[in-house]
Amino acid sequence: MNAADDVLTILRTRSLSGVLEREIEKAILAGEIPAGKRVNENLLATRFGTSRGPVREALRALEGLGLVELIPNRGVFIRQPELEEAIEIYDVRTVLFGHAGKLLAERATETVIARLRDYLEQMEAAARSRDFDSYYPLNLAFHEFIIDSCGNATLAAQYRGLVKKLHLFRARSLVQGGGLEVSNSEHREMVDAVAARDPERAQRAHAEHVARAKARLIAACRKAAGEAQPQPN
Amino acid sequence: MNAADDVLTILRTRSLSGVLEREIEKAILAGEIPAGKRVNENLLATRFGTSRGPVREALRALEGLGLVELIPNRGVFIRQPELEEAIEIYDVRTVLFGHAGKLLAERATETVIARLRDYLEQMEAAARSRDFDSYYPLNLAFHEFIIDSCGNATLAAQYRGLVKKLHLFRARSLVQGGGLEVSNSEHREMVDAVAARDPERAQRAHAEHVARAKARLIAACRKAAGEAQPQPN
DNA sequence: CCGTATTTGTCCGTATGTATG
DNA sequence: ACATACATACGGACAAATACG
Repeated sequence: MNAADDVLTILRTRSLSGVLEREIEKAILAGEIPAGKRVNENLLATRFGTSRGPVREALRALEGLGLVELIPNRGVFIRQPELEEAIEIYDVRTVLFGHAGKLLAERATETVIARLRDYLEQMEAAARSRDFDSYYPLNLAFHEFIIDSCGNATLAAQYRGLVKKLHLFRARSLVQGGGLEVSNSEHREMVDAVAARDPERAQRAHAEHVARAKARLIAACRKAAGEAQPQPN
Repeated sequence: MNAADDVLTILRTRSLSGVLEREIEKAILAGEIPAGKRVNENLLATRFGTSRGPVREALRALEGLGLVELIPNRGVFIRQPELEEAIEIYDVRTVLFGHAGKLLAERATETVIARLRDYLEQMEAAARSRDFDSYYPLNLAFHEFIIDSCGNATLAAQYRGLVKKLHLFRARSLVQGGGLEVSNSEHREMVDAVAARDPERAQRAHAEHVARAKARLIAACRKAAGEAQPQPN
């Protein structure tokens, strides 16, 4: 069973271009294509068993998502954000996530709050037993749930786009959480603020949670740069 | 001189798909294609004197910008946000513009501040002489300048995308400014806060400026709905 | 600096699916 | 409900530009 068969199976539901868009996006985010390098249209077409038309359309769509860059007569290149852009993205994420927290405090139903608490307990359990493998997806789902529950689909879409772009940042791996306990205490403050129906406090808690991740990233990069090339500047 | 010649003239610089993307976007935002209706690929292709390939690629890109919606085997439709989505967009715009104001207060050079004051004076002059025709583009340029000067290109790109989507909202015309004097007093507070290097105050001023536009839009829509179809709900 | 090979950009033909009488 | 007309979806081929030797 190869990739081409997979695509043919899923077809009938979506247009071929749509399937390719998701598949190529997956391949890019999985790092199958070396970041910064050019992607070959013919290679992708043969890999998925289609012609180049749908591939080109999919790549055009991915350009809109900011995952690739199209240079005329040169080809498409996987975008690779520099530290500066990563900081920019974190900044925007901060305000968006903060606003999501505010909205949540204003409009979350009791069911939503209960589920937030549930996530929190599961994450705390995983943290206690140092079970990082189960903590990471929980953490992801927790943030996804917040964004989806804030009641602003536009905000959610923008936020998701930013997260995808951040995945292309090479030094992303440096900031895989800042300690499970630290992260969890921040999560608890977020949920408490929402449960207390305090929009301002919730906004601050959510924003600072992302801002701290940004700070950790910057610190890690500076440290790595300092160790790698100890040139004063 | 028809559209096809125009395109051929611009060519050589950009790829044909890229040109078509901008041209079609312009046509959509200009309202040449009835909102909500389906766009015909063949028509667009013949109109611009190209084949359907580049047209499809351009439409795919526009889908990513959220201007059109592609339904497989059905065609592409001009997206037409409902009031609910317009409110969502305004909400996100509010936090983004507020953050831009904060960044501006933190990092604007004296040159930037001087230019902000310059815009302000020109707009106040236009307001005094009730010269709406020159006020509107000034107002637009003022906001563009703010977004471009805040030093966060990611934020600027997202903001622009939101503004474009709002152009597709049918009731957009209802909210063409809330009085020149009112708008200008808000502008003055924005610039003063930035000049005072007060990030928090600048954030509040910028955010409230957009939030008031949102409030005016909602009020205008409710009023129009009430007049058109006076059904209690 | 030039020629060749590869890749991108574009066009056209055909099949499949949808809307309409 | 069926047949016809039309639009979209995809594949393949040609031309142009770029990259490499």
